[in-house]
Amino acid sequence: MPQISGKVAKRAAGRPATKANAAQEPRPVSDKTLRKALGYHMKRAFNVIQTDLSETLKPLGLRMLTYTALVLIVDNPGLSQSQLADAMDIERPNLVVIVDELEQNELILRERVPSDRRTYALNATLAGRQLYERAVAAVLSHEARLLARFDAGQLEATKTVLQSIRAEG
Amino acid sequence: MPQISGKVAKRAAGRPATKANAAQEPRPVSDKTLRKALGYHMKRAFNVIQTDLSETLKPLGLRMLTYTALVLIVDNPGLSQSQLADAMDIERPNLVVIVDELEQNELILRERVPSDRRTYALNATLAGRQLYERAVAAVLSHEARLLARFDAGQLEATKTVLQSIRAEG
DNA sequence: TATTGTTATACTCTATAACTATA
DNA sequence: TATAGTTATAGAGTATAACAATA
Repeated sequence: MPQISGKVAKRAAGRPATKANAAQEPRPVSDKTLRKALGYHMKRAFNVIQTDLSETLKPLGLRMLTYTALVLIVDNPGLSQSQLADAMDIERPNLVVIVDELEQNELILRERVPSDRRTYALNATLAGRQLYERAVAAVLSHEARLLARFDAGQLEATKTVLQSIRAEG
Repeated sequence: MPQISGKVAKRAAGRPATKANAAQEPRPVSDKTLRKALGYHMKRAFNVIQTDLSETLKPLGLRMLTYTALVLIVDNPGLSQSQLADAMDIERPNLVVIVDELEQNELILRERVPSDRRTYALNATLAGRQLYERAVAAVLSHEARLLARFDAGQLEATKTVLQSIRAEG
């Protein structure tokens, strides 16, 4: 699986479980112990977000990783692959194919830096910047729809906690 | 990478960036656009939680997936592999190796169900139940340490949001 | 026919080691 | 030596297709 599940809700679907079939109906599996950990809820929620994100990006020809890389390149023109790998928290070797893909789709350019001919300066093309606009808008609007039912205070607290967990480690 | 990064903080390490070196110091990469999405914060935070969880489980001989499966088996004695796969939201073929691993470590038993000889009833052994106790305690105490600096209200709001995202999809 | 568990296979993401070309 | 980018490779997680045994 592309780490992002394209899986659809084939969940238990909450069968009515009338008295008639109660006997042979398997009881739903309890995850009460797992639920005690916030990390469990985070994994489950992230799966949902990730699936939604992937489906949002697919029609634009992007994956989560190429989306992230494109956004960082547009926002930080001229950065190097090492800097980008560092920002994305992945190893340099794994970034190569991501940058290759963006370059092949003519969304970015690798340009040699005259002052240090080892490094590439990464810059988005016009097409890359245009796709960036569309992709960012799509991602934010999809997420907004997913989070519509929460109030600002809840979302703010969630963001604070998540950000701070990241910061510490 | 085992999806759980064993990576340590080799992060930018916030160099002082004095006026002297400001010129040749690369500016830190900005992720301001990505930060607008809660999903981005969730991914970053989940990586941290996941790394901590993996390191917590490693000395106990468990991975995240075998831990999850063991907990669900102990909490739901006799469940089938299909039920377990469904609860873990993974495909049945991928559960086989997880159950194999738990069985080889003599933490669980596969027992044929007389009334339906296609299915296995999964049950933990005494060793499995003992490891469950230790693992659950370790996981919860590690997470408590990681979340110590947040107040109950923040954590409650976070849990509410994450749970609800999972529920909807 | 349909379901349970299984095998085989493929794809994505990630990590490490070792290479090259520059510095 | 050390760094930037690359290649090759391996391991973990996940998905689909197809099979045997059983219902």
